[in-house]
Amino acid sequence: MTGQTRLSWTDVRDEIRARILNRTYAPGDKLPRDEDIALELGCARTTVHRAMQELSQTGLVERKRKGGTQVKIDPVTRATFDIPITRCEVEQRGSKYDYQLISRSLDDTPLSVMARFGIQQTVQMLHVKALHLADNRPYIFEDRWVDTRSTPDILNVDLKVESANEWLVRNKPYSRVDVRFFAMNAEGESAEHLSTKAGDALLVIERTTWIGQDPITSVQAVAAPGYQLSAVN
Amino acid sequence: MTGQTRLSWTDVRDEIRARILNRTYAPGDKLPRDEDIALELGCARTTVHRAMQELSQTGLVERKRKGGTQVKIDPVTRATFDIPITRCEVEQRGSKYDYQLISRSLDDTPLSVMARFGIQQTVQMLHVKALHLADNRPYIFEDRWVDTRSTPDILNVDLKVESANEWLVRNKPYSRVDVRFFAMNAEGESAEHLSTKAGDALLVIERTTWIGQDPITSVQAVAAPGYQLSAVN
DNA sequence: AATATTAATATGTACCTACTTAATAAAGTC
DNA sequence: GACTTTATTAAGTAGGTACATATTAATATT
Repeated sequence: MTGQTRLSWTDVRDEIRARILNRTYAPGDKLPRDEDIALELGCARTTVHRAMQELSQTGLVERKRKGGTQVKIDPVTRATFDIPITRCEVEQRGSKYDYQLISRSLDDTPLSVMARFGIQQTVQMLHVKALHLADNRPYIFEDRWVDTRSTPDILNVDLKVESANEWLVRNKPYSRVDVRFFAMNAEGESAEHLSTKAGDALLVIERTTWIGQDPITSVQAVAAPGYQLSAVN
Repeated sequence: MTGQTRLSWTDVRDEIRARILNRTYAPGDKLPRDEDIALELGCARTTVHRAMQELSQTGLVERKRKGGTQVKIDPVTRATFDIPITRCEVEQRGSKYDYQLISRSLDDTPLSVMARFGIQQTVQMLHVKALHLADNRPYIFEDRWVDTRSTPDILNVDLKVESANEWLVRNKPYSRVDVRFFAMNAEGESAEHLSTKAGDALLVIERTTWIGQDPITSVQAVAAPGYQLSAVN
């Protein structure tokens, strides 16, 4: 007897999603009107609407006023990744976390960093290199630039004790973030600090943040060999 | 005079988010009750609730019945990536798409593939290798296993014409997907097909899908050197 | 026939009411 | 004092009404 309580919007979402997955509604098909689905399932239109909002947001369907709802023709796989504070990530794995400051200096931004921020002129920024360790083994090597115009307080932080990663995420809100992943060969510095041999393939997580139009920080987090990033859910 | 129309739930969401970003509500803080926020902003509780649902889903706040709403202490950066059909991805960049089937055979699953699917016994699966090209240059090399028990129809598809990537996404719904990224060094086959030299760092996108408990397909998509994956938004 | 106007339609949204559920605090019982 | 029971609280949800908005279709106008 599943004659339980009435349908919640999550139930409706799951039902519609199931129908899309089993091709009751195939890619490109037009779905019935919200009102008709509501009638069929025995719930209110608002409930169907809430379900559809979710499906639309996750890219499974497309909705247009008056035009109705359509199953996306080329469904994209949408994957979400959580990028936590490195310390939390390490501790979550049940490993001991350690942190070492490698260098800290005020340098002129190179072209590559200017490009990441989308700025035209060279400016001086705080350039920080640091190593995160898990169980005494190198875990992530980070090469970071911090804009001291938007974030002057960083200059008073003792980065030997608290990582810029942690301090920034806790103390500096951002309004925009760009995240990208790519692979690079270990060389010189990264190979040395990650205790790996030059040439090894390493995963790089590059994050750049702004507050309004102003750059905050841009970091390349180079993970030790074998690092895998897996999607939530 | 912005005395425009009344607040929509997206306005409320943006307002609350702004307050979190500017530390009106700091990490760890408890927010006022939905009802009080509604009162303050001059809208209904349902409107605040809808806004909070979104903020909760994106990981900015945590909500508990009776416990109220709290700003997350360690905010994680949450990044979403769209992984489209490779053809669409190439065409979106304005490049010419081409596709080559490299090999197609029924092979016993190696341990690594069994691990990805979470199965214990070796079975025969369709093993497909193929190359996607953009403007006549290698773009992605894919090494794919397809379970012919859940997906027998794949055996009748002419994979010289239509890529397994495309056929599967269009014709085979899945209920669960695992996505992970990592870096690997080009070697033998991947180096050859991607026309790069052995040792180059390559980004690998590994996707495994199931329908219910049954494996469908697992693919390692090895991208050509220089490939970057960037988050939407 | 081409254009402008109007009507119809399906989704988008807000608000209010009523009720449910989970977590916490308070009161009562042994 | 330790335990159980009860009440309270704040989020979670559904439903209905009313109206807004965008898009298409139908109609009228030139």
